[in-house]
Amino acid sequence: MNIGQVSDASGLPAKTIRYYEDIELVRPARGANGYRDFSERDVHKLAFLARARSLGFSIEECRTLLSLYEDRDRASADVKQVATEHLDRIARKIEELEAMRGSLQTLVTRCHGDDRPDCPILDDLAGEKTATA
Amino acid sequence: MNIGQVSDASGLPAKTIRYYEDIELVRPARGANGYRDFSERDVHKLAFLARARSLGFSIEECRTLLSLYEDRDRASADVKQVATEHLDRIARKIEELEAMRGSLQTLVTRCHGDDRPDCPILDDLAGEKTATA
DNA sequence: ATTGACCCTCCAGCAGCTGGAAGCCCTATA
DNA sequence: TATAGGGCTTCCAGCTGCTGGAGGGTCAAT
Repeated sequence: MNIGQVSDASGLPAKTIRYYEDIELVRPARGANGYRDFSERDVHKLAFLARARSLGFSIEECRTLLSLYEDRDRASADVKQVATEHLDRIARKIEELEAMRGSLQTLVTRCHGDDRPDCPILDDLAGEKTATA
Repeated sequence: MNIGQVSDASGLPAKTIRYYEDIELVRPARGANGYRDFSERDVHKLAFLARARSLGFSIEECRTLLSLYEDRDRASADVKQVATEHLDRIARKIEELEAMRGSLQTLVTRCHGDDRPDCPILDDLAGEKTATA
């Protein structure tokens, strides 16, 4: 299977697939013409990676998950730990973004947004005390 | 004012301040010894940047905000627009992360996490149909 | 004079791709 | 058989926003 078809099948851009080969997440065979020749197994791996990436796992986590996936003697606890840590990171990130959203929302609401220069958003950024009312 | 003091005053690492000079967000003067010599105005700018960055604005947005800040004839509508677009981006990012969290949470809950190999998380990543029950 | 804390520049690297150049290969059609 | 197009190859550079480190100058105090 050529890279273009694999790209279609896995949803990953060809460039990304080459990159994944580069960092040794996948090791496709090569045809006589030098083209990559992907097996079903390779395609399956790439789909696995695409899904894991879409859930936000880092490349290194993907590597770990993939090796656990291929290890018949794995303990599900190991998988769960990777996922749980990632879940915590996501939760922290959401909190961080919600804090930003809160502050920004307040400022945006207070800014009348017309052609005059006075602006609570800039006042806040400049560290000026802003009226709470 | 030397970079170390400015770092303390603005909360930005010295490295970051040098970087900001590099990309021309600030243009401190130079002393005879080659040291950067920051004015009050520079320090103020850097504090502005630190605050804007902490609200998640990109460097280029910061540049825009800074120039609006320094423009006495600005329209607050322009500021508001930058902030509103950023707010939308944050909201979209939060949604994305919440979707990830939702999926992951389900999988983690379903995984018993013991020393046996069967694992709904890996099943999902591998694209296998998982039991909904 | 020496010590130690500060400052300088420049280069490299992080994540995870993505774009582009230069060039080979394969297939179909005229 | 020549040619046109698409797909494939490699390699290098660049994106964001810093951060670390090497190698070296400067300053203030002892």
